[in-house]
Amino acid sequence: MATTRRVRARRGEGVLLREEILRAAGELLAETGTEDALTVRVVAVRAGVTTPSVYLHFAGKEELVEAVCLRAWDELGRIFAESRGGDPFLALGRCGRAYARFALDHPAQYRVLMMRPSAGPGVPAAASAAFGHMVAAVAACVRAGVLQGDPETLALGLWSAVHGCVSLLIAQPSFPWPEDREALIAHIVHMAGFGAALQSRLPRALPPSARLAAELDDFGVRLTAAGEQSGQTGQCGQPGQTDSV
Amino acid sequence: MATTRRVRARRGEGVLLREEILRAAGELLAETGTEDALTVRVVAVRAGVTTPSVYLHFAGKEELVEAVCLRAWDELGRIFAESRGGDPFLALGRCGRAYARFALDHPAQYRVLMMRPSAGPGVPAAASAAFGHMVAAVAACVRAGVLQGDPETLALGLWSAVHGCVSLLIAQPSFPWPEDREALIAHIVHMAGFGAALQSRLPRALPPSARLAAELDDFGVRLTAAGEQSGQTGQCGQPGQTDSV
DNA sequence: GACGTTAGGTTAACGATGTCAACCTGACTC
DNA sequence: GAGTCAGGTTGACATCGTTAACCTAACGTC
Repeated sequence: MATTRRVRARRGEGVLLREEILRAAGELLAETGTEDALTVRVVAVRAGVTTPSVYLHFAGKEELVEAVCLRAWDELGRIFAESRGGDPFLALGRCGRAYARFALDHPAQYRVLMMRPSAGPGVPAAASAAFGHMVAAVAACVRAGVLQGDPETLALGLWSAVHGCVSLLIAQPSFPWPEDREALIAHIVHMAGFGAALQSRLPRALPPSARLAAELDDFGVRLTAAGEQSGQTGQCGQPGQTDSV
Repeated sequence: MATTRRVRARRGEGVLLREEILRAAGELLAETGTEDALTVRVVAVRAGVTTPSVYLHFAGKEELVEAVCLRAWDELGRIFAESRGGDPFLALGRCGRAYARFALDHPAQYRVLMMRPSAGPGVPAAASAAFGHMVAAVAACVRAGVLQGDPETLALGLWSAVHGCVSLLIAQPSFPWPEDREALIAHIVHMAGFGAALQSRLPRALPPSARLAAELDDFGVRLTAAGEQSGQTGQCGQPGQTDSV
């Protein structure tokens, strides 16, 4: 297909082609915005090489796509590093919003690495990196006493909330989202952070529904309807709790 | 491929084949667990018909797959209906957990409809149905005074949290999840519900960091480190708030 | 400088997939 | 019984991921 053959790399420099393939695939992904456009043939042509040559450097298409998308993850590490510092709770919020911005800035890569069945049996690098950063930010809050409980469990909650929001934004672009996405994300980060901060302070010994009632009573918050008498705490519920249903 | 031709349906009963194709595809999806196994040819053979016949009833593969997966969504409506009733905040929690259970019970269908770029320009039916149920449960809480604010915005937060958790569970099965998934989901529903309940009660007029500080002060919660003096409220942060970074 | 070795590619082909144009045919209408 | 058309089939096309077999220029060796 190519008019001229590729000038063969010198011995030991075959890795150069790998780099060139990754660059070509990355460009293609950026231009088209979807991984479906990443066919082995097109990538090969773009790298100035024949199709089977791709298999000299990647075991298969899946590995190629994964490698391409993983490149964006370096940026995530940098972003999280920049978000650290200062008040740990504020930093946690910055990390959450930065994570969301990162995902929305690289929707195709995020979709490939986080929203598709992971191929290999090992823990996927992208997910464990993202989660690792989250845990670090949460652990700082725990050390500071802002959050209480297992950092990993807390981080899973925050990660779920932020990932849920951006993954819906990415996968459902035609959903009637509010215009201000930034505000939506801030809202959700706020909700998650606030929920985590207060949830962990519930006295675990109490039965859950009583727990929430007592806690909110301490907080001066009524969970009953505005017009009802507020002396009854038994009618207050807690959404995370398994009850009759 | 089939040894005998299909007995042709009577006039006006061509829809019977559509139903048969959907059934065959549904079985295949249930057996294999992945939509990649849903090839037009295999579905056709299984329905006892030749490949192009599928195109008499579905515009393309995408439409077929979507139709198959949408069948599970009827169950979601039923599940949400069962979760209603009683204390609205408790019901909201039941809905969240039921939603998560539904997603984990139909991972392939959930992945296809919620974790892939939606094809058509119209609002995808699956997402709007799921969100609609969420909004209904939240709106009941708002009417009861348990939650405050825009039901749709609040529902987006809860939906994000639950969807985020289950979509990660589905897409990253090799991640080191805690053994008790049910507990994880309950934790996240709890976090989201608690966060939404308290977040909406923050006096919006105050600048956010002062808001959180004042609110938590009312609640008797210290966001500073355990060892620090607690008179200073200015050092408290709020994760959803945009600040210097 | 000739030689064998081998890394770095190419050529040609396979099987599977989604999709379509053209054709067939039996059920129904009149 | 002729005509029509819904309900399907035949056969084929382009494209995809992947592989086997082959070629050849670069290098170490003598």
